[in-house]
Amino acid sequence: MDEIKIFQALADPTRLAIVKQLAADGEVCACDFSSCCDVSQPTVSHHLKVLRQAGVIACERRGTWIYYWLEPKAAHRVAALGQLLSASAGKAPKRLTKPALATA
Amino acid sequence: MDEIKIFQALADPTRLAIVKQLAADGEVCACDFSSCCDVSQPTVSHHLKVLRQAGVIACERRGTWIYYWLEPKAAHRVAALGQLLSASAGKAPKRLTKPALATA
DNA sequence: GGCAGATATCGATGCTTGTCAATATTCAAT
DNA sequence: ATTGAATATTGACAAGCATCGATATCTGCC
Repeated sequence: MDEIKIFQALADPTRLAIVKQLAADGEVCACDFSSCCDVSQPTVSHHLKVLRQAGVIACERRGTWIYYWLEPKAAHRVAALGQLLSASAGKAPKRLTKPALATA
Repeated sequence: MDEIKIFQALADPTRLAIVKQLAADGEVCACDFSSCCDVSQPTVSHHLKVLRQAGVIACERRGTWIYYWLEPKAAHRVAALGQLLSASAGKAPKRLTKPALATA
Protein backbone atom coordinates (compact mmCIF):
# COMPACT_ATOMS: atom_id res chain seq x y z
CA MET A 1 0.00 0.00 0.00
CA ASP A 2 2.42 2.62 1.18
CA GLU A 3 5.05 3.60 -1.33
CA ILE A 4 7.75 4.14 1.28
CA LYS A 5 7.26 0.69 2.72
CA ILE A 6 7.68 -0.81 -0.72
CA PHE A 7 11.05 0.85 -1.19
CA GLN A 8 12.11 0.07 2.35
CA ALA A 9 11.29 -3.54 1.61
CA LEU A 10 13.44 -3.50 -1.52
CA ALA A 11 16.35 -1.75 0.21
CA ASP A 12 17.95 -4.90 1.57
CA PRO A 13 20.30 -7.22 -0.34
CA THR A 14 18.57 -10.39 0.79
CA ARG A 15 15.09 -9.10 0.02
CA LEU A 16 16.15 -7.75 -3.35
CA ALA A 17 17.58 -11.17 -4.19
CA ILE A 18 14.30 -12.77 -3.15
CA VAL A 19 12.31 -10.39 -5.31
CA LYS A 20 14.58 -10.94 -8.28
CA GLN A 21 14.26 -14.69 -7.99
CA LEU A 22 10.49 -14.28 -7.88
CA ALA A 23 10.66 -12.12 -10.98
CA ALA A 24 12.71 -14.79 -12.72
CA ASP A 25 10.76 -17.87 -11.66
CA GLY A 26 7.27 -16.45 -11.25
CA GLU A 27 6.53 -18.57 -8.21
CA VAL A 28 8.97 -19.85 -5.63
CA CYS A 29 8.67 -22.16 -2.66
CA ALA A 30 9.91 -20.70 0.62
CA CYS A 31 12.39 -23.54 0.98
CA ASP A 32 14.12 -22.48 -2.26
CA PHE A 33 15.14 -19.07 -0.97
CA SER A 34 17.63 -20.48 1.52
CA SER A 35 19.89 -21.38 -1.37
CA CYS A 36 19.76 -18.02 -3.14
CA CYS A 37 20.61 -15.95 -0.07
CA ASP A 38 23.23 -16.97 2.44
CA VAL A 39 21.18 -16.50 5.58
CA SER A 40 19.47 -18.80 8.03
CA GLN A 41 15.90 -20.07 7.69
CA PRO A 42 14.42 -17.74 10.34
CA THR A 43 16.02 -14.80 8.58
CA VAL A 44 14.49 -15.80 5.26
CA SER A 45 11.13 -16.14 6.95
CA HIS A 46 11.54 -12.71 8.47
CA HIS A 47 12.35 -11.10 5.14
CA LEU A 48 9.39 -12.81 3.50
CA LYS A 49 7.20 -11.35 6.21
CA VAL A 50 8.56 -7.87 5.63
CA LEU A 51 7.94 -8.18 1.89
CA ARG A 52 4.46 -9.52 2.51
CA GLN A 53 3.52 -6.75 4.94
CA ALA A 54 4.78 -4.18 2.47
CA GLY A 55 2.48 -5.66 -0.17
CA VAL A 56 5.36 -6.62 -2.42
CA ILE A 57 4.66 -10.33 -2.42
CA ALA A 58 1.79 -12.69 -1.66
CA CYS A 59 1.76 -16.35 -0.69
CA GLU A 60 -0.36 -19.45 -0.63
CA ARG A 61 0.04 -22.68 1.29
CA ARG A 62 0.04 -25.88 -0.74
CA GLY A 63 0.53 -28.83 1.53
CA THR A 64 3.73 -28.55 3.48
CA TRP A 65 5.17 -25.89 1.26
CA ILE A 66 4.30 -22.23 0.96
CA TYR A 67 4.64 -20.56 -2.42
CA TYR A 68 5.36 -16.89 -2.95
CA TRP A 69 4.87 -14.60 -5.94
CA LEU A 70 5.09 -10.92 -6.77
CA GLU A 71 2.15 -8.65 -6.12
CA PRO A 72 1.40 -6.74 -9.36
CA LYS A 73 0.20 -3.61 -7.55
CA ALA A 74 3.53 -3.05 -5.81
CA ALA A 75 5.45 -3.89 -8.97
CA HIS A 76 3.55 -1.18 -10.82
CA ARG A 77 4.30 1.34 -8.10
CA VAL A 78 8.01 0.71 -8.55
CA ALA A 79 7.67 0.94 -12.30
CA ALA A 80 5.73 4.19 -11.96
CA LEU A 81 8.42 5.88 -9.91
CA GLY A 82 11.08 4.52 -12.22
CA GLN A 83 9.33 6.06 -15.18
CA LEU A 84 8.80 9.33 -13.33
CA LEU A 85 12.49 9.57 -12.48
CA SER A 86 13.86 8.45 -15.83
CA ALA A 87 11.44 10.68 -17.69
CA SER A 88 12.49 13.85 -15.89
CA ALA A 89 16.13 12.96 -15.30
CA GLY A 90 17.36 14.08 -18.69
CA LYS A 91 15.19 17.14 -19.08
CA ALA A 92 16.60 20.63 -19.23
CA PRO A 93 16.73 22.51 -15.94
CA LYS A 94 13.99 25.01 -15.33
CA ARG A 95 16.01 27.92 -13.89
CA LEU A 96 13.26 29.06 -11.59
CA THR A 97 13.08 32.07 -9.30
CA LYS A 98 16.63 31.94 -8.05
CA PRO A 99 19.14 34.19 -9.85
CA ALA A 100 21.45 31.32 -10.92
CA LEU A 101 24.60 33.40 -10.92
CA ALA A 102 26.72 31.76 -13.55
CA THR A 103 30.22 31.96 -12.13
CA ALA A 104 31.78 29.86 -14.88
CA MET B 1 26.60 2.57 -9.15
CA ASP B 2 25.39 -0.12 -6.81
CA GLU B 3 21.77 -1.04 -7.21
CA ILE B 4 21.24 -1.73 -3.52
CA LYS B 5 22.57 1.68 -2.54
CA ILE B 6 20.14 3.30 -4.93
CA PHE B 7 17.17 1.62 -3.30
CA GLN B 8 18.53 2.23 0.17
CA ALA B 9 18.78 5.89 -0.77
CA LEU B 10 15.15 5.95 -1.90
CA ALA B 11 13.91 4.10 1.17
CA ASP B 12 13.54 7.16 3.36
CA PRO B 13 10.54 9.53 3.42
CA THR B 14 12.67 12.66 3.37
CA ARG B 15 14.91 11.47 0.57
CA LEU B 16 11.98 10.24 -1.49
CA ALA B 17 10.38 13.67 -1.12
CA ILE B 18 13.61 15.27 -2.25
CA VAL B 19 13.83 13.02 -5.29
CA LYS B 20 10.21 13.65 -6.19
CA GLN B 21 10.69 17.38 -6.00
CA LEU B 22 13.73 17.01 -8.25
CA ALA B 23 11.65 15.00 -10.69
CA ALA B 24 9.01 17.71 -10.67
CA ASP B 25 11.23 20.75 -10.89
CA GLY B 26 14.21 19.37 -12.79
CA GLU B 27 16.68 21.38 -10.77
CA VAL B 28 16.38 22.52 -7.18
CA CYS B 29 18.48 24.72 -4.93
CA ALA B 30 19.51 23.09 -1.65
CA CYS B 31 17.82 25.87 0.28
CA ASP B 32 14.46 24.93 -1.25
CA PHE B 33 14.40 21.46 0.26
CA SER B 34 14.00 22.72 3.82
CA SER B 35 10.46 23.72 3.00
CA CYS B 36 9.41 20.45 1.40
CA CYS B 37 10.62 18.24 4.25
CA ASP B 38 10.14 19.10 7.89
CA VAL B 39 13.69 18.51 9.04
CA SER B 40 16.60 20.74 10.01
CA GLN B 41 19.17 22.07 7.58
CA PRO B 42 21.96 19.65 8.60
CA THR B 43 19.57 16.75 8.11
CA VAL B 44 18.72 17.92 4.60
CA SER B 45 22.40 18.24 3.86
CA HIS B 46 22.97 14.73 5.18
CA HIS B 47 20.24 13.27 2.99
CA LEU B 48 21.58 15.08 -0.06
CA LYS B 49 24.97 13.55 0.66
CA VAL B 50 23.48 10.06 0.90
CA LEU B 51 21.67 10.54 -2.40
CA ARG B 52 24.81 11.90 -4.01
CA GLN B 53 27.01 9.03 -2.79
CA ALA B 54 24.44 6.57 -4.08
CA GLY B 55 24.67 8.20 -7.48
CA VAL B 56 21.01 9.21 -7.45
CA ILE B 57 21.62 12.92 -7.73
CA ALA B 58 24.37 15.29 -8.79
CA CYS B 59 25.05 18.90 -7.89
CA GLU B 60 26.81 22.02 -9.01
CA ARG B 61 27.72 25.15 -7.12
CA ARG B 62 26.54 28.45 -8.59
CA GLY B 63 27.62 31.26 -6.38
CA THR B 64 26.29 30.88 -2.87
CA TRP B 65 23.71 28.31 -3.84
CA ILE B 66 24.16 24.68 -4.77
CA TYR B 67 21.78 23.16 -7.29
CA TYR B 68 20.83 19.51 -7.45
CA TRP B 69 19.34 17.35 -10.17
CA LEU B 70 18.61 13.71 -10.86
CA GLU B 71 21.28 11.43 -12.27
CA PRO B 72 19.86 9.69 -15.35
CA LYS B 73 21.86 6.50 -14.80
CA ALA B 74 20.31 5.81 -11.41
CA ALA B 75 16.85 6.75 -12.68
CA HIS B 76 17.18 4.16 -15.41
CA ARG B 77 18.22 1.53 -12.91
CA VAL B 78 15.04 2.12 -10.96
CA ALA B 79 12.99 2.05 -14.12
CA ALA B 80 14.66 -1.18 -15.19
CA LEU B 81 13.81 -2.99 -11.98
CA GLY B 82 10.30 -1.58 -12.09
CA GLN B 83 9.84 -2.99 -15.56
CA LEU B 84 11.34 -6.32 -14.57
CA LEU B 85 8.97 -6.64 -11.64
CA SER B 86 5.83 -5.41 -13.36
CA ALA B 87 6.56 -7.54 -16.42
CA SER B 88 6.79 -10.78 -14.49
CA ALA B 89 4.30 -9.97 -11.75
CA GLY B 90 1.23 -10.92 -13.73
CA LYS B 91 2.67 -13.95 -15.50
CA ALA B 92 1.37 -17.44 -14.87
CA PRO B 93 3.27 -19.44 -12.27
CA LYS B 94 5.74 -21.95 -13.59
CA ARG B 95 4.96 -24.95 -11.34
CA LEU B 96 8.49 -26.18 -11.31
CA THR B 97 9.98 -29.27 -9.77
CA LYS B 98 7.98 -29.23 -6.55
CA PRO B 99 4.82 -31.42 -6.48
CA ALA B 100 2.45 -28.49 -5.78
CA LEU B 101 -0.08 -30.52 -3.83
CA ALA B 102 -3.34 -28.76 -4.50
CA THR B 103 -5.16 -29.03 -1.18
CA ALA B 104 -8.02 -26.79 -2.24
C1' DG C 1 -1.92 -40.35 18.08
C1' DG C 2 2.84 -39.76 16.87
C1' DC C 3 6.57 -38.61 13.85
C1' DA C 4 9.22 -35.87 10.51
C1' DG C 5 9.66 -31.98 7.63
C1' DA C 6 8.59 -27.06 6.50
C1' DT C 7 7.72 -22.59 8.12
C1' DA C 8 6.84 -19.06 11.61
C1' DT C 9 7.62 -16.76 16.06
C1' DC C 10 10.36 -15.24 20.10
C1' DG C 11 14.18 -13.10 22.54
C1' DA C 12 18.58 -11.24 22.39
C1' DT C 13 22.39 -8.87 20.27
C1' DG C 14 25.20 -5.90 17.53
C1' DC C 15 25.21 -2.78 13.76
C1' DT C 16 23.25 0.80 11.09
C1' DT C 17 20.88 5.13 10.55
C1' DG C 18 18.01 9.37 11.10
C1' DT C 19 18.12 13.37 13.77
C1' DC C 20 19.72 17.52 15.92
C1' DA C 21 22.79 21.31 18.09
C1' DA C 22 27.03 23.25 17.52
C1' DT C 23 30.64 24.38 14.61
C1' DA C 24 33.24 24.84 10.38
C1' DT C 25 33.61 26.02 5.55
C1' DT C 26 32.64 28.51 1.40
C1' DC C 27 31.24 32.38 -1.22
C1' DA C 28 29.71 37.33 -2.41
C1' DA C 29 29.65 41.92 -1.20
C1' DT C 30 31.06 45.87 1.10
C1' DA D 1 39.71 41.89 5.81
C1' DT D 2 35.08 41.51 7.63
C1' DT D 3 30.43 40.59 7.57
C1' DG D 4 26.45 37.82 6.40
C1' DA D 5 24.25 34.08 4.12
C1' DA D 6 24.24 29.24 2.41
C1' DT D 7 25.90 24.74 2.93
C1' DA D 8 28.70 21.02 4.95
C1' DT D 9 30.81 18.56 8.81
C1' DT D 10 31.21 16.80 13.53
C1' DG D 11 29.74 14.48 17.66
C1' DA D 12 26.24 12.39 20.16
C1' DC D 13 22.08 10.00 20.97
C1' DA D 14 17.95 7.25 20.25
C1' DA D 15 15.49 4.27 17.32
C1' DG D 16 15.30 0.83 13.93
C1' DC D 17 16.81 -3.37 11.83
C1' DA D 18 19.22 -7.64 10.23
C1' DT D 19 20.72 -11.70 12.16
C1' DC D 20 20.79 -15.91 14.74
C1' DG D 21 19.60 -19.90 18.10
C1' DA D 22 15.92 -21.90 20.24
C1' DT D 23 11.34 -22.96 20.15
C1' DA D 24 6.60 -23.21 18.51
C1' DT D 25 3.11 -24.16 14.95
C1' DC D 26 1.38 -26.46 11.13
C1' DT D 27 0.97 -30.27 7.64
C1' DG D 28 1.09 -34.84 5.59
C1' DC D 29 1.91 -39.51 6.45
C1' DC D 30 2.38 -43.92 8.98
